[in-house]
Amino acid sequence: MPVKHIPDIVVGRLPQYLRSLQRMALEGRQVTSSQELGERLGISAAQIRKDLSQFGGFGKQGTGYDISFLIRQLRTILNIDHDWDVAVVGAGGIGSAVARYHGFTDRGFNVRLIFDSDPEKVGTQVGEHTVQDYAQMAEIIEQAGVHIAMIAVPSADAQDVADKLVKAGVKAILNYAPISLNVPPGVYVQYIDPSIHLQRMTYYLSR
Amino acid sequence: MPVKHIPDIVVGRLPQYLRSLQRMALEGRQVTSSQELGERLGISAAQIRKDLSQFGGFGKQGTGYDISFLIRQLRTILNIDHDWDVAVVGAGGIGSAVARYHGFTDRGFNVRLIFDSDPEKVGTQVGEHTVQDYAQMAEIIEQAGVHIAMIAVPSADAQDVADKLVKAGVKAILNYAPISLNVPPGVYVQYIDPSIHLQRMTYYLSR
DNA sequence: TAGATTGTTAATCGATTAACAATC
DNA sequence: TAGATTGTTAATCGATTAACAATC
Repeated sequence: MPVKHIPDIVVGRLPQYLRSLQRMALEGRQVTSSQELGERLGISAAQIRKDLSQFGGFGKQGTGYDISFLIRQLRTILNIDHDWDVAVVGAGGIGSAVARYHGFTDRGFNVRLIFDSDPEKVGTQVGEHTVQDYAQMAEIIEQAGVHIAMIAVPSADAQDVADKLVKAGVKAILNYAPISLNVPPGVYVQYIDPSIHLQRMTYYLSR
Repeated sequence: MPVKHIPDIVVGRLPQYLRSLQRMALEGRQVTSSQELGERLGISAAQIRKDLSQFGGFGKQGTGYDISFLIRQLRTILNIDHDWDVAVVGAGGIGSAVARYHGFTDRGFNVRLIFDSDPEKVGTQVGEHTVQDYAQMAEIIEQAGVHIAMIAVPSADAQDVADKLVKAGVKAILNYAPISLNVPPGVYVQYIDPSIHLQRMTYYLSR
């Protein structure tokens, strides 16, 4: 497989392809085409073919793509052919909801740990998990070999949490706090901030 | 103000500028520069100047940008100089967390309504809100003149909810269900799917 | 075979960056 | 004034699309 430099914007589309394909598989479908996939996602067929062909020829001329084969290929490319353990930091509303959420399981992730610094919360149950003390976080995460974490703490604490996570060996952070994080090279951060998405839409709305 | 066609990618950066500026204001800062803003966000100074200048000359040569002035301008551009009422559909983990979240208030949004179809949940309290019956949703939303909604229901129900919302006059949907929605032109959808963000990072991780 | 759809190239389109005159 | 930083232009860079030969 010719591993060139894949543009980040292409990498960002692969999970979308995967999600649609998994949905099709769930619907009992066997085969799809770049055109059909494109219609579902609002992406041009040419773009989907070009993106996929960067990683190899996964389709058949005249036929299209075998859905379960393509799912397997994408899972391998995205490094989710085996599940990742995930830690959640913050057992407030968002952190608890995310820790209880069952939608990660078939997408390559398993929440294993949840931490909070509030003594009232430490020891309580969130879904299947027991909230552990933030003071022990670094040690526990390092010991468990967890490399992915979600931050769901107040903005004021988010950078400190990120620093601790990085020291503990975390390489990927999904940040629910509405603030930009500084991390060293080799550590990846993604952001979820609903207000940003809403503001992106209100631009187009009139009153 | 010369209103050209602004590329969507530019519109998508404006909320990020606004968020950083609001944070700077909170820190007591008065003035900033395209360079400083760029460093905080990982965006080039030239790009920030170019983006902002699409809407007018907001800065002063030699000085930079007045933070609170630029905040006001951006809020006007993004249509959040007045708050928007928001409805939440689904009072499960995510829906409840979002409805209780206080972080929307100073970003231009107020959650006013929350709905669920589960009779066990209807009538219960979620933060300051009473869960209302999904069966009355369309009527209540239309009556209240709410134009923005968040969908936090199982994937299987999300499209039906979206259809009902559109009929009730909703123009902007933030969808937490991991599925693509079909909506008519003039209705905007944004997606929040943590798995997609995580997969985007695992591509770069090795085991 | 005939029809369909891929993989890939070349052309187009759009976004980012570099550079600098204007000016506070 | 001298130093700093904007707004804007032109050049570069990269991404998307159109088109079609290859082929299932």
